[in-house]
Amino acid sequence: MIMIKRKCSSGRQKIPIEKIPKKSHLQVTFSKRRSGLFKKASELCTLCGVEIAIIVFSPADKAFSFGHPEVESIIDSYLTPNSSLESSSGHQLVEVHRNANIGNLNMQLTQILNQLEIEKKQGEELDRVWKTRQSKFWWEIPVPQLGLHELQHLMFSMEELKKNVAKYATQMLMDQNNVPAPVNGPGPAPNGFGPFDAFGHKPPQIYANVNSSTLINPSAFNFRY
Amino acid sequence: MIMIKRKCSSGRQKIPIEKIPKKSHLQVTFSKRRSGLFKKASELCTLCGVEIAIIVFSPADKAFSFGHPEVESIIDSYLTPNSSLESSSGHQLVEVHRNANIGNLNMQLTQILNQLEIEKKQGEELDRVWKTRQSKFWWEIPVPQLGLHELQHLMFSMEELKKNVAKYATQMLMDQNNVPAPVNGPGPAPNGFGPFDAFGHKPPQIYANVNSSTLINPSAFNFRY
DNA sequence: GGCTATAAATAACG
DNA sequence: CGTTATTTATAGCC
Repeated sequence: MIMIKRKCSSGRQKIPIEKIPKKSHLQVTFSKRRSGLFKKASELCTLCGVEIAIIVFSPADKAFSFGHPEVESIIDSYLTPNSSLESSSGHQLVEVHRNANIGNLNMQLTQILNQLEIEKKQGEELDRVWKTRQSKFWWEIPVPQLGLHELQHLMFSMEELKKNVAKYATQMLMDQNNVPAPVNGPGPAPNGFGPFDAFGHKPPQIYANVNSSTLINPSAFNFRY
Repeated sequence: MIMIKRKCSSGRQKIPIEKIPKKSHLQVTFSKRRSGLFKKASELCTLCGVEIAIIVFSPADKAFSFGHPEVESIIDSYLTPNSSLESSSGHQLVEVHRNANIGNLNMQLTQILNQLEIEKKQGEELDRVWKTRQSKFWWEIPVPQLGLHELQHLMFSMEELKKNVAKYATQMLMDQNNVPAPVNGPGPAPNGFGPFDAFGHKPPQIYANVNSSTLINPSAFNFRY
């Protein structure tokens, strides 16, 4: 607009990138910078025609999200990487490593391969108990026949299962990649979940934490390039 | 730094926020702005001590992500909203609406409530067939006893189940919130998954798309405030 | 990938 | 939440 008064503000001051101590100040900064971040994201979407999802938890632990076209679908794409394992670009090192891991797993795999058959049969059995007649496998449960409570129960179950799988997947990779590692038996891994290796994401040694030139402190944030 | 030559660059030019037509140019802009976005995110993390996850799919559909502390755990928190349904701030309207939905569901719910018991029993049965003795419920499957194939199968199953649930959850809400809606039977909903309403996220009329003051074109992006 | 001039974001204040 | 003085991000080049 038009400047009527001059030199009436000290203007923007440089601030160190450290945790802001003053709480009210922090709240203001959070709001402004969150808006800025979302604006930048929207511009990137428009300029480049790409999909972006952002999830931010406020200092008060309230969830803010930005998504184009939709947070959930982007998360879905992220959690379900396109299974074209042989991509064209320079992922060969990744592939080699993954194949190596598979090779190392072969013993275990052979040892329990027959369980897969049992698994399928049990799937069909569960299917039967789930009282549906047309579904062939256990994940095709008759969702329409379930009510809210059932759905919530199912959700919780899946979350638990996911955590379980992630935990043991991490454990398994640790066990075979290093020294036998402090195994706590089948108990909870002491180091949280870890990456969902069994889901095809971030095998520990495959994707390095890349710091984007001099931009960001590499020790504190996780990237995937 | 020190300027040795002056006026040797045209400097930054204003560009319209529209899709960049020139492809090479677009690639450069994407890289630069993605770096900038991630830097902003990291600064917001540090300044305000908050958790952020960003997922970006490049024009070539490659996934880039930023997360502090970790993309997966933040996604987890986002998809599993803290079940303290009675929060302090002004979520009352949300609560009212949610309760209304629950009320509407009550008929269905009562009609099939007994299935919950059956569900539990079947869980235990599945547990038995999964050959574990200490686990009490079906989601506590003995992951350590599974091999890579089994885990991958499990992953796929869960993904299918998730899609299944999301699909029918959307359908269910549509059916009860509006006119009977074009029901395609139990077939795939024509409009993709839709939000995972049954999971406690984004009931259609509850969270409005809020445009952050004049910052972002409100019609194209999805926020949750 | 680096440089520079300029546009845009934002810290401090009202 | 609006203004202003600055810092920061980045478009156009090499």
